[in-house]
Amino acid sequence: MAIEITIQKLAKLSGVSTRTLRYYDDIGLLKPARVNSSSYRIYGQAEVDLLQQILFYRELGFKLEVIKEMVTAEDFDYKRALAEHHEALMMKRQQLDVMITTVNKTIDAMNGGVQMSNKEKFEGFKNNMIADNEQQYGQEIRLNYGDGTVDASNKKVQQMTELQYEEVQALEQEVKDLLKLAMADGQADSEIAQRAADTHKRWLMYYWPQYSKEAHAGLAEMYVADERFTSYYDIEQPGIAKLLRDAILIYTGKSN
Amino acid sequence: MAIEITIQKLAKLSGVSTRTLRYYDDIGLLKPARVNSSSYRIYGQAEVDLLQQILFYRELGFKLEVIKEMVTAEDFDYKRALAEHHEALMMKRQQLDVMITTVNKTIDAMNGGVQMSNKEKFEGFKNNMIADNEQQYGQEIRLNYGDGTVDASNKKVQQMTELQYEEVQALEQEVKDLLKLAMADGQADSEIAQRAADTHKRWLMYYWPQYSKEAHAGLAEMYVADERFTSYYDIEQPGIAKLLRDAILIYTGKSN
DNA sequence: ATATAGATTGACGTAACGTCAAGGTCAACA
DNA sequence: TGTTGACCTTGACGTTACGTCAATCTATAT
Repeated sequence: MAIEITIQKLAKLSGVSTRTLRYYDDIGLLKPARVNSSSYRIYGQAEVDLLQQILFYRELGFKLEVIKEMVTAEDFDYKRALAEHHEALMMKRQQLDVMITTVNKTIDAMNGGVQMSNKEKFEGFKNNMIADNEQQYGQEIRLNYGDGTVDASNKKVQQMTELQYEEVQALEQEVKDLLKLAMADGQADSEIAQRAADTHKRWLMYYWPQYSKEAHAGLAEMYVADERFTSYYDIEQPGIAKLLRDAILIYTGKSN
Repeated sequence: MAIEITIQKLAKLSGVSTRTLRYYDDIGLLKPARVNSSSYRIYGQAEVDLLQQILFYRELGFKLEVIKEMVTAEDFDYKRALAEHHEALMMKRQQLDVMITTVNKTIDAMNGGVQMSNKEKFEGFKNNMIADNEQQYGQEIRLNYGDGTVDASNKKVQQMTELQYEEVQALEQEVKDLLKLAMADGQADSEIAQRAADTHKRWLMYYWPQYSKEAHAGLAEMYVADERFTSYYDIEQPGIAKLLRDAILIYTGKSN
């Protein structure tokens, strides 16, 4: 006959805690098949199966409330939900990427011996925060919406665009910073130089439809062969373009 | 003399809410310089500076408790904290990547799939994914070094499935083909050129979490403004990059 | 004098449980 | 039969970083 399992058995079976199962009962996500005379929760095969689905979607990062809809609503629009969820995940990753980039830069700044005072460190931030504070005290703060170039109709889009822009800028700066550090010993296979190549790739992928090692290596050659590119990097310090090329060649395995 | 600002001024100045400032006071993260006779919080220059540091680290994703240590402890080990934090962020991203991959696979399964019951669907997922994941993570990742072949790492980085990857490549080829055709008369507002722009958008949406006209137009400008990108498209025929840019500007309504 | 803006301290809500706490239930063993 | 230990139950508080009222007091402008 039908299987009947208690809460702990189900917990061990599925790898979640009994607390979780009680919680799912509370919020109506997964009710036991029945309760016995002592109010013990008894689960059957159907509940085991349902729990599998629930845990599957939980792993995808869906909220329990959404999962509840999924498994109860008869005509749930999975495609739309998945598409939206995908978008949300991509955004999260975008934000994470910005954080990671900034953390990297901060680490580099600390290691690079560019001893910045706390004050200097936060200069940039500060400028954003208090522009001409003396004048602005007491009067209303007006926000800068630019000259209508930004489509304000969708705040979410706006934020994303800004984030993307920020990340591109950050990546480009990171490449330059790393290269400057790598110039210390000039070794293209140093860890720093290789990180520069990797960051350069990440930056590149914002613009290039398909990344390929060949194209990346080809571009690297151009950095040295074509004066227009060379000057772009060498303007701060001669030899940077060449170092970047060599680093990329090693990175892409095209160095020979 | 020293500046004295109330809670709301500081809030507007720094872009956080007054609630946040009160909360920071509560948890001892940022105490006002003093309170006046009516218990109003009064902040000075030192607090403004401190808040900047706090917000800087908050943007990096640090928890407030850690930030509190940072700004209070005299001998805080920033390097270690940053390294650990970096580690944690990378793990988060890893988890996100797995989620994104799985969501993509699920979408694929639903699109390509016959009508399945929820149960069947789930079974299918489970099996497919286990197999797939074993392939993906169970064994070492082998990269394609063959000449002319596209590096598989791009696919990996974008967490795409085979299906999606093929679609992206098809779109990219289509953009190029359409552009070549459009070069016949070189009109950016021709139907063909506009179709190229539209295809370019569809392609783009595989890479960007959010499409926005502004970002699209911005990217188009880059294609021409920065020689490093121009070469990607112009390599087959000079003028293609510019045509694409103009087409996109018209497409996005940013042409003037 | 009064309207309005701005300040204060509570206090509840959030997501998905972890972690006790106090107290019933069941099978087994002395 | 009594007891022990494993297992069950229902609370209820803690977590993170605030958002959002609510009730009440203070400051400023007309």
